[in-house]
Amino acid sequence: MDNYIPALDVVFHALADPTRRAVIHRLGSGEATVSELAIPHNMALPSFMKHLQVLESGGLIKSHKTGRVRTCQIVPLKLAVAETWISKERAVWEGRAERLANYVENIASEKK
Amino acid sequence: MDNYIPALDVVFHALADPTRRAVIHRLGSGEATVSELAIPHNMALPSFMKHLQVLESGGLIKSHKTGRVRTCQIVPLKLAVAETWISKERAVWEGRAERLANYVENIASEKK
DNA sequence: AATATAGTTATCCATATGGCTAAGTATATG
DNA sequence: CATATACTTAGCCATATGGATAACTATATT
Repeated sequence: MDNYIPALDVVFHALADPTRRAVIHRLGSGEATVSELAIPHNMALPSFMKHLQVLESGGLIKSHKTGRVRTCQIVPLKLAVAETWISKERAVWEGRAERLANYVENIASEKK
Repeated sequence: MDNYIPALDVVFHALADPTRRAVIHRLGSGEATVSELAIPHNMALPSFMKHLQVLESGGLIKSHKTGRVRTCQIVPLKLAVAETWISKERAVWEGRAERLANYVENIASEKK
């Protein structure tokens, strides 16, 4: 638990569900109301709302209500944090792979 | 559920836990045995093993047993799939942001 | 004013998750 | 051979998750 980033628990959990990923994807092409977002999902509204709550409390989306309509939009930051974490991890083992490649290369050239 | 990638359910779920992320991080600096991996985690071994099973069944790590010792290593592919998904989503709304910026810019220049 | 619309709240339910202890198996080591 | 080591398996438990229905609130519409 070296450099534990609590936000990642919540972000990765949010992304672990296909309904929620679909919502993120949909919001990529612009704001949408709760009903609009719900349409493609074969699920009762309260069930769907729970997914929106997971996304919003996790900071991946935000929403505002005008009259009786709630409109949602994406919040870029958290996705970026998740991507950065993965990217850094990959950088580490890619670094290792590179060093290993160099090592193999050195062995090879020493044999000449 | 347009372009639903089932692997992502499993990968993001695996990454949603700090213990599992720590294991991924640790394996970034090379192979390790189950006991070695378990040391930093204040948890009974069977509990810890469950995390390894989540990682392995999700394809994020693999392991082989020699004698009574099981050694684990990272499998790059799944992390890459997860990073790619996020990256593509970001590209979409960054594209939008860019178009919006252009639009605003055009409005501004029309005012000249 | 009456009705339709768009969420929201309150429960409920089955299953999954993340932790535990106790006991078992297989391989080293003394 | 006896014992220690390194997992494994089996079961238990509390809480979280993802779904549902029923009833409610607050705005539009007619």
